[in-house]
Amino acid sequence: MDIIADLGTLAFASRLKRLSDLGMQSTLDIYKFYNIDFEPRFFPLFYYLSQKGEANIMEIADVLKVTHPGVIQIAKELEKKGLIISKKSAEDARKRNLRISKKGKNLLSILQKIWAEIRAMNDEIIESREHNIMVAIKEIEDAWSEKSYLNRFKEFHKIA
Amino acid sequence: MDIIADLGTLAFASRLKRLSDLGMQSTLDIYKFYNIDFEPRFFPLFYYLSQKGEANIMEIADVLKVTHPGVIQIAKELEKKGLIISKKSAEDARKRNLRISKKGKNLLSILQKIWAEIRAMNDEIIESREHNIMVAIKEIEDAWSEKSYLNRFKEFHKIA
DNA sequence: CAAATTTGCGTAATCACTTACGTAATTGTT
DNA sequence: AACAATTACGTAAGTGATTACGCAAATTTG
Repeated sequence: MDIIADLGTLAFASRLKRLSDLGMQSTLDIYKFYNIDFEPRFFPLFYYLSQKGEANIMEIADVLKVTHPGVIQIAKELEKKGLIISKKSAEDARKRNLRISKKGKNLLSILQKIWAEIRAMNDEIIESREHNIMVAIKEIEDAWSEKSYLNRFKEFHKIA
Repeated sequence: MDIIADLGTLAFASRLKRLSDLGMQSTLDIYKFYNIDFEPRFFPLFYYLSQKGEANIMEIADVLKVTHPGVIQIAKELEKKGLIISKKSAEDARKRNLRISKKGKNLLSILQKIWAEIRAMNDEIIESREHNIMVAIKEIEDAWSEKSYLNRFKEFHKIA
């Protein structure tokens, strides 16, 4: 018996968290399998830098929708591993720009292959289902951003 | 531009986490709206006790699929608020049984009404969609539990 | 039934984030 | 230009979970 599952939409958030944790762990297992010194939580920042080339702390925080201390912390770890390089911006001395290092680029080319494989497998699992979870997530995201959950709740139950 | 969303199934776990966090926060907003001193993270434990009547630490950890120190911590907070009571088991002196207190039962009757309202609204949002996220989650959970992600990965890519 | 193993619980340390706050650089205002 | 407001970043402290570890009670085993 899975009490969380039995609760239906009431334990919706708990259920999502559980699945997310499992997904993160699974990705870590794959990195370990390939003996790659990389963590799933580095992914969004590292990937963004791979696309953008260079970016400062606040920009990254905004784009990835995390707090700036969070970015600083991950950047510190990536820099310690020699995967990224940071330098004060020439135009604005308050800003610190991050970019992927030579060593980081080497790792990136390996990671890109693995990411492509992961993506292909995920796509296959997900798209073969009748209820596509990526579409479903998008729908919920849209529903919630369109109107805050609390406001929706008030309206739904006709609360003044 | 939402880089996480653009990554498709690659940022699947990040996406789930984001939605989960948002869901938790939204539920908290509703408790606050009703001036109720209760947190979303108490929900699984408190709800389980409301169904089971009495349960020990390890049993709860197993059922809710969290670690036992996690249960201890939440139990400590609920006990401090006077919502639950704990007592050493008579049959097995190693065990500590938890149950909802008188005060907890009063709160429970209020919470149950709110939970029913939340559930009704969630059901309406979710079931009106073409792609039902609860079904989709279940499918992914099943796919992953049937075969570990890493093993599936190895097979998918025909890795020895 | 004594010794070894297992089980249940508690605490400490750690982790990955967040919020809160301070400082320095830039921009806006008059 | 002076001063106020804003912006970018860094650090410290807090949060909510985890892993690691140890002790005591119960159970298994020879």
